[in-house]
Amino acid sequence: MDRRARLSAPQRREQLLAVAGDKFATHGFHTLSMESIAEAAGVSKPVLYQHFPSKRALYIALVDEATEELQRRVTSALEGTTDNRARVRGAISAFFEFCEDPRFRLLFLTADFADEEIAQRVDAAKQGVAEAVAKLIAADAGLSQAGAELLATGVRGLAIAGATWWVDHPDISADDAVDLLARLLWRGLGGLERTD
Amino acid sequence: MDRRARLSAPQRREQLLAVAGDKFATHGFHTLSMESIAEAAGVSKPVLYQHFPSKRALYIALVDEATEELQRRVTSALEGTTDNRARVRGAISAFFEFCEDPRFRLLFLTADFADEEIAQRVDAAKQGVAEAVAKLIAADAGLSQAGAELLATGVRGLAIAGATWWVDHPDISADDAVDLLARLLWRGLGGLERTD
DNA sequence: CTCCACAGTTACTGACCGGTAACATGGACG
DNA sequence: CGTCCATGTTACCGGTCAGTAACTGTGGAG
Repeated sequence: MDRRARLSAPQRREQLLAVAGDKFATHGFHTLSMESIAEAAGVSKPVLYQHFPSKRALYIALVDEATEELQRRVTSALEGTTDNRARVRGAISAFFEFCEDPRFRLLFLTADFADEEIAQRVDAAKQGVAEAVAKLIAADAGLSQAGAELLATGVRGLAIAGATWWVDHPDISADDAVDLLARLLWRGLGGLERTD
Repeated sequence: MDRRARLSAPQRREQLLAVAGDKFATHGFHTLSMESIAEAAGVSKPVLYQHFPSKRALYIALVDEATEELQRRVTSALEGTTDNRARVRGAISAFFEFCEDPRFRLLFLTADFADEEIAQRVDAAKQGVAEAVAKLIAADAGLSQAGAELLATGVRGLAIAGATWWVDHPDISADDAVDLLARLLWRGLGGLERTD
């Protein structure tokens, strides 16, 4: 993208969102200055403020965008089939695909949980995913709402941790990794034990 | 603790660590000023700098303390028995107990992953736990080192997510929650399905 | 009693950063 | 070809905060 070009307001807004998303994803909220974002976008600071009223607003816009994207991917994975085993695999796979996206880092790695509002939004996103999973679990196993939510939250945590690990340790293929995790979730660790 | 008391250097150091740990756990790294820590400890700022060369150093000392504590709890849970099913339950239970500790928040909620050094230390801690679990998995199921580590990481993620959820939603007892998660890990989701 | 080592304080600085006011410019359109 | 407005810039402010220099007082050892 040409850094010297004069862009229309919507174009500039999109570009700023993209650049800021990348930067925030790697540097986090506090470590990154508005100046740096502007510089990375080839533009001066006030331009940022023409499109976003504050640093927080910009950041939250990005978080919201990220949560929507995640929500979309996971729900579409869950709705793609009615076979629960396939759903587990699909959902895990969705996380593995999403973790290539800078927005994954934004949500799950560098998000600033010390900030109340940000923490709430990110939590809401995680909660949303967990609830979608919880519904299926509750429907299929005779569990309480709370129990199903707990398990769903655990599943979500496993998926995130697995995907995050895989990003830094691509020792095995994504497919194999997804298979392993899905098998663990479906059959349990007990199923892995050697039956000498 | 009397705020006006003059303390010996080691005592003061311990107190400062405790106070700073609490504060950092709730406010995070960037949101918390050295001034506030000093104030909370009933002392002036330079006293902090008599005991810790910088804010980062103080924070990292706390992170290291937290990782050691976690490591201790998990390994002791794993070594307490040779029955793998009991080990799973014990490890999960260890996380649930640890999550009452402010240091849990420090490590898993408000840790600043944007900071390279901090991220590395926290990751090392998580890695350490995962490796302990991985060893057991690898020994018991015919998996590659990488595969075992991936699964262990997933298990760790599930435990953290479950414990974190439970802190904010104590809708069910800790025992029940641990049981549910342990059962999920051992038997898998498949085992939960209704067999109509 | 005296001295001094160590716990503690006040008051400062230099840097950074979020946010803004005032000014510059380029291009679309009459 | 000139006008006009949205796009963009320079230069600044006010506040916060990590870190420091220089000073104070207190209690225990000799």
